[in-house]
Amino acid sequence: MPQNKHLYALADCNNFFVSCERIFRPDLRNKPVVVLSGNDGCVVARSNEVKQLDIKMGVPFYQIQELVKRYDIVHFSSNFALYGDISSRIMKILSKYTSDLQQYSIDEAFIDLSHIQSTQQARLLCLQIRQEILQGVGVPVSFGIAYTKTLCKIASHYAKKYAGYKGACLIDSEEKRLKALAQYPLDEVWGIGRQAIKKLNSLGQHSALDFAQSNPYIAQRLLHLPGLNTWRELNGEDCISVREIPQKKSIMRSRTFAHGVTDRLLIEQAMSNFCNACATKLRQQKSVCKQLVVFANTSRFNEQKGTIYGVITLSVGTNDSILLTHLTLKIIRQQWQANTPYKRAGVLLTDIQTEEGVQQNLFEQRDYQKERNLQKAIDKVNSIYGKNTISLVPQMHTKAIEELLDVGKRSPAYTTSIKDIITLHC
DNA sequence: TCTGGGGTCCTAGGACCC
DNA sequence: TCTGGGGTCCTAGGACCC
Repeated sequence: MPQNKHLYALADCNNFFVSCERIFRPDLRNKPVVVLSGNDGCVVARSNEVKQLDIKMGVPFYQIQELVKRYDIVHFSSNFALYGDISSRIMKILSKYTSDLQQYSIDEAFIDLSHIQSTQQARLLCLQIRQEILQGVGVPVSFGIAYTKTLCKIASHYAKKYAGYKGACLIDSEEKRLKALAQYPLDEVWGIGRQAIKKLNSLGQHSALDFAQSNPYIAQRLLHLPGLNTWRELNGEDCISVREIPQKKSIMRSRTFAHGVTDRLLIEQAMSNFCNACATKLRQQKSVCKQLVVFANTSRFNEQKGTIYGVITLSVGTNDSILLTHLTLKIIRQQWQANTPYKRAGVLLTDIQTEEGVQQNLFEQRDYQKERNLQKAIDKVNSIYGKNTISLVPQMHTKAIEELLDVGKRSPAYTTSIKDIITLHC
């Protein structure tokens, strides 16, 4: 192995949401399955059988109704309680094999395998981890192993595509790198998006190799720093770091409603829920925010336009549900336009800091200790008796939210809710 | 009729300063 | 009439990811 070089493996779950659903529905193996976004709007996960039908990621569900009937495609509303729990089990297994795990998304993580003697041994280790996850959790995982994260992505793609790799593909030589890049479509390269591909195609670049062998100054001029970094990574220079997930820079909760909402009280209730969810998350990670952004919009497909947008910068960082909800409702009431069908709304907390470093404002006459104790008591009750056992007055009950959001085909929360636990009939 | 949600990073441009 | 230049900080918006 070259000195001073890191060797990474990307662990990437196959068709993750679909695989999670199949753990508890083994009858759906080898059958076409999709998982849908909120309001059952778009396809966000597809089984291999569905991919073969040329149904694209992100396509609106109503547009494929005919195919759904013809091929008997099974569909689920998304169930993040389940996916999050399965994800953390997989991450726990991965972390046994490295001191440096960088979780990139709910279904992907990079692990540093520089400590392994040879690249071949690293591949064997990945095959072993793959087997452990398959047996222990029930989700198939593909591994891409290389000296840069962008090349790992490409390797994991080949690991999925060709059965011969058995789930772990290694790019560890110049020869393999060139071969892999030559066969890889440029628009599938990590970091090359829709705008970039237009520019690069017009220069006659179509494969990852075309781009990697092009002039880096042109890459930088057209695609700026992120594009140049992608160019470097394709050429074997390790320069993209992935932030650890727990230290979030912002926390957002937002929803697109099943129908435009003209009732201010309904929006206020939904926003109170968002505030509470964001603030609870802040408290869980022992941090506070100093900025609150509140927004609501009409549909981008609707002629009638309306926008609510407000930013509040706080003099003292907070994670208090009551205060954040109060400020949010104030903005809503100030900017509310009657007879406007708001379709999407949300709350964003930014400027996040750790709880310990909070600077108190000498001129404010508030009893922070009292407020914190009240929140602590509420959190404790909710953690024992279930989410929203105690909620703020404007918050909405779960059932009302589900009506507003239309989440009909969600699978049970098998692993996180005692009432949904699986029953065996012998 | 029906078109997701939650993030990150980077850049351009305005405000402000000396 | 002529109207600098370099620096910092902040924010909005673009692009990208899964």
